[in-house]
Amino acid sequence: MSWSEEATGRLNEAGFRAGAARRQVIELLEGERCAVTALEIDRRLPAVGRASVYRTLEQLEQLGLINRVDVGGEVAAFERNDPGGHHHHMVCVRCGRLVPFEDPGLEREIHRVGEGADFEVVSHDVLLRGVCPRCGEAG
Amino acid sequence: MSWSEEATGRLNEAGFRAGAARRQVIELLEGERCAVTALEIDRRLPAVGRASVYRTLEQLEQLGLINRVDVGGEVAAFERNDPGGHHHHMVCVRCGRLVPFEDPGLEREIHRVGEGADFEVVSHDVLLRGVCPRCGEAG
DNA sequence: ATCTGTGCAAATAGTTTGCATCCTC
DNA sequence: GAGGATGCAAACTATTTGCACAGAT
Repeated sequence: MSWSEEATGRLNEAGFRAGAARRQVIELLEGERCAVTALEIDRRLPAVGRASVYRTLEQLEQLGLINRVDVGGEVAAFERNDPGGHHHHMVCVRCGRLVPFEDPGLEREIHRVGEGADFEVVSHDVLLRGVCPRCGEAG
Repeated sequence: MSWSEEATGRLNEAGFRAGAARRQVIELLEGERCAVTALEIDRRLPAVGRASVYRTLEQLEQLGLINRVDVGGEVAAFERNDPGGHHHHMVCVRCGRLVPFEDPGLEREIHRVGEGADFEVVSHDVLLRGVCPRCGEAG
């Protein structure tokens, strides 16, 4: 079952009705490998109102179907929560490009830290900032 | 040499003149162990214009004297960049409380990941989300 | 005296809300 | 037919910019 089918199903179960705006947002997210901002979604879906984009993203986030990614505080970006596809991000400080990566060793270490903490940790984020290959060879 | 002295000195070297607004912002940051938002600084320094708060934070960040901390995308928070005091944050998903922690093992692992990456990594952030002890016993 | 730093207020950017209408169930 | 879903526009919040003036060098 694809992520968009999963998402649609869960929205139904949660009592939401089917609507054109939400379907388009979900389809767009289905086609993206990494995070997209709300405004980019709005730009790419001219038929969908901005408010609907934000409302849909909020609903999807609350159902745990997408994750919010913070890469600099300016704007929020969102990406599919792909079960088993847990990953983190590197962001290029020059061009802003966002590149996903996974690392089991890093995950283990983060879980170890979480076990030893006072907090009951439920999720985590790692962000590496640096210069991407493309920008590195140029400058 | 205290952080505020260091900061003032470096601002001088960088060609900035001494001004009351910047001095107050620096003194406030000196007294904080962890991140503070721009609006909180503005609130606590009624004599300082909001624009000056943002301008000072921008200058300090560019000189590497403070670090921006993203804990949820809404607002940006800032804290002193204390040499040797590198740390990360846990944020309580219920009350928003921000608690710093350090972990050498985690740092090692992150550096290892950085070495193996295509990016030339210059900095990193780790954020653990969870329920703090105070909120955990209540709920 | 010069030129930077500052405060105020207006402008901007991202996000949220109110509401009339459309469409699903 | 009833009630949620949507688009538009206005409201709101955080941040940035323009500008006249005060203050540092």
